[in-house]
Amino acid sequence: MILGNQVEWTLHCMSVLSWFPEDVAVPSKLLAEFHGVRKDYLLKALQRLAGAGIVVTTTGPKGGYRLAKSPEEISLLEIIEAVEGRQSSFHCQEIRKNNPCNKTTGQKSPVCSIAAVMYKADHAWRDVLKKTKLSDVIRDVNATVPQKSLAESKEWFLERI
Amino acid sequence: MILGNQVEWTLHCMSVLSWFPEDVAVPSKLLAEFHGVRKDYLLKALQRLAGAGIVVTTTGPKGGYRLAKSPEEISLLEIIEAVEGRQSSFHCQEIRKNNPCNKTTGQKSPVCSIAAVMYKADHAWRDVLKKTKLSDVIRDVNATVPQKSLAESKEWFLERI
DNA sequence: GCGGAAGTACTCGGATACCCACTGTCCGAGTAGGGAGGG
DNA sequence: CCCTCCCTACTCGGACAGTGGGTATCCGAGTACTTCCGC
Repeated sequence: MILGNQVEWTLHCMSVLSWFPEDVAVPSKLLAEFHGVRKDYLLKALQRLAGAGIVVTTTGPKGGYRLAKSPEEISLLEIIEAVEGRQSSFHCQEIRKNNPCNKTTGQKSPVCSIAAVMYKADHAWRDVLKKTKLSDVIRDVNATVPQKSLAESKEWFLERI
Repeated sequence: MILGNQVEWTLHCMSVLSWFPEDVAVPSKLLAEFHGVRKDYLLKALQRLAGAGIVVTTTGPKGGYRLAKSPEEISLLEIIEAVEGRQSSFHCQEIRKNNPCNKTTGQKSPVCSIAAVMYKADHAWRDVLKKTKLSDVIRDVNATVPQKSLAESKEWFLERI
């Protein structure tokens, strides 16, 4: 029940991408260097985002990634599901069907009480992430990180693109 | 972000254990056979429950497992954390500290906005499981499973213990 | 001086090894019940 | 007939292999800029 590192990397990268206008593409090399992570592995995560239609890519010089939608339209759940997959955290194997006393084999079977609770918990987790948009994160970052630091970081990218 | 099979197995076993009075110990062999799972591997999960003080064990003939507390005092979160560990689903690696423009190395550092959302989601997940007690699951099972089937299952255990 | 074409360097993308943790299995330590023997 | 002792069988507990997914890496395909050459 642990998320991979790619999730954190990806979320930070999405935050960075939101700094730049639509005609600027940020290469993965810079994103990796800025965050101090391996470029090749980060690339795999960004590929999945591209496959999910969250970012768009451009190849060649001056190429890179940019947001495909406005931050208000991108929920954190979208990002995380694109990277980690959409399957629920709990997968019911229906072991209650193995009960030797169970004669109702294959009849109508409502969701088992245990699975129901697990799904409810999973839904609560997803609900928080679904309601939180990328724009919410950006707003919070702007409120907590000094403007000077943000401007310097933005400049760091612009002078290298 | 996927829970292991042991979680489902363990929850079903806890439900079964709640059927019997305090002086009856249910051996892992029967629990495994009843649910159609491997005995040895289920044993490992039950060991962790014992280590967490959720069940108590008795060795030797007529030995086995029984609940250490009443179902009202056992939350699903306890059970799951005993099996899967207590660490959060999201582990912040603080990659923002790798920002080459970041001069504030080692100063006061509030939780990063991204990690805050992830922790919030993790908390929502845990909160559902924490508020759901084993007794709630048992009540729901009694309401959905035919009483005849429950009695037969209980009898299946008693005639083998 | 200008236009076009070739070369170059930079980007992403897919295919390929590595490694840890979940999964699955085995044997040994300990105990409680049952049975046999003696009083 | 009853008590005691020993034995057996059953339980849990920890230690030991196997395997799949996340992790890390490499090389190839494609493109836009740059530069050089010809007009």
